[in-house]
Amino acid sequence: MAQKETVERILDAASVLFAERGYAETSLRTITTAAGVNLASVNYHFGSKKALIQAVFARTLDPFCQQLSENLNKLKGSDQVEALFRCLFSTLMETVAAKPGLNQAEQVIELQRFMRLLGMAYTQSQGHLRRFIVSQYGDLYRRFLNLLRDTLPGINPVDFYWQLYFLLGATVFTLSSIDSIQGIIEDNFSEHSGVERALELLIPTLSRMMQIPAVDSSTPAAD
Amino acid sequence: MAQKETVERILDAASVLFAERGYAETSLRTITTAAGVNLASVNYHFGSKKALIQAVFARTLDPFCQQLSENLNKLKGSDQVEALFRCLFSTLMETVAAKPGLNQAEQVIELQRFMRLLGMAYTQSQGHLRRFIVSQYGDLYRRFLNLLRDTLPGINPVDFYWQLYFLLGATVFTLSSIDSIQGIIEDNFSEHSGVERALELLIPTLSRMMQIPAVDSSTPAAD
DNA sequence: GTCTATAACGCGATAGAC
DNA sequence: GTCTATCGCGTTATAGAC
Repeated sequence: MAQKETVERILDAASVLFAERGYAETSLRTITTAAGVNLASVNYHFGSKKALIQAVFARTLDPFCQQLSENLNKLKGSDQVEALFRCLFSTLMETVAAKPGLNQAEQVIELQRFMRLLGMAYTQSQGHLRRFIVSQYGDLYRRFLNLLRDTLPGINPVDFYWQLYFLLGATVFTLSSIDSIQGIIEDNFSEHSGVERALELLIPTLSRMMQIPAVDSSTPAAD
Repeated sequence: MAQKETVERILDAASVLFAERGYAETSLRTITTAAGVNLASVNYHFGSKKALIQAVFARTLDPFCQQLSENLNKLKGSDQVEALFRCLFSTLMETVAAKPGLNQAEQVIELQRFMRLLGMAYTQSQGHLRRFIVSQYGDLYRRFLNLLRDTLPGINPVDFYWQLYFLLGATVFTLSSIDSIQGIIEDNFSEHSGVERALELLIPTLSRMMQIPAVDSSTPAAD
């Protein structure tokens, strides 16, 4: 039974290595060696390196999106910005980080790994991966966006988009680097600061970001 | 005289291609072909691919950091968060974007290119580049950080670091994707939304982000 | 299904003529 | 300072024995 799990071994090794080095910088040789499987097995089981990259993503994103969809259903009626973010991040924690048998430090690493993979899907030139994500998960993304917009009834729709990207960048960047930020903080202040602290700070900060104070006079709103 | 500029031609082509595809994904063959110079000339003029990557960075960061240092001197005495961000971004615009002979659309591309290069220096596994940047420009970075912290006297130092990364992510991510965000906005709202709009939105948003409302009761402060 | 061996190719870097 | 030619290596992918 130590053999049947070849596919899982490859996925495990690949997600770790992709997150550490990026997609282009990680060779199939490195992955198969780390996984303790044969070099040829990636092409046998997945067909190509690109298909492996997509499979790594789907393994995490499928359960996350399914759970998020359910959690959003329960939320219906609520109109708090913070509640939406809280729903998003708690889904992230329960599906991505809180895998059985992981202690808290390992959960952080798991979360960070996924955020790095996600960030690099946009940062690196992996057009096939962006297309894959949009085609597979675009509906849920748009649904979340609409819910978020509905909680901010007075917002200028164009400003909303800009704010949205501010928000996205803050989240992905921070959660991607969470262990190095923790390290800097511990070095400088001899104080541990965990993910839960970061998220408890991030959620109100994102909510504060989205609150546009007053319409700036210079650009009249479109009608 | 069309020859002496080989070094410049290489730097121009390299910064465009690195920003588009990343460092690992861009070969010297691609760069030299785009630049219309010989394959061997990169190794002749720069010594190695790594040295070329660093040179691409230095060409933009040197003037930016020098100008920022001067602009911060003029600012001394002011204690507004917004003034600091405004100084940072106006320096960015005047040294990175506003090169002679560029129209506004070209300036956006120039700015975006630099932000992408900067983001990828951290995202991709380019340890030599991070070390280069820290060693060359670390002093100014720390100086800016201290000024920023001084404008927020009541802030919890640990929270300050987390907020700082939220801020960094929002900025780099947004300015890296500025043309695609503009494209989405124009498709959906038939309304042009330029960088100046994004920056006018970003500056108060970042300032708002940094303002911690009140200490949350649940986590007692370390003494 | 898994292995070894290798094909087919692209890479960074360099030697040496000009 | 610029060229051609090529070395040496690492890559993805595949063919074929087991």
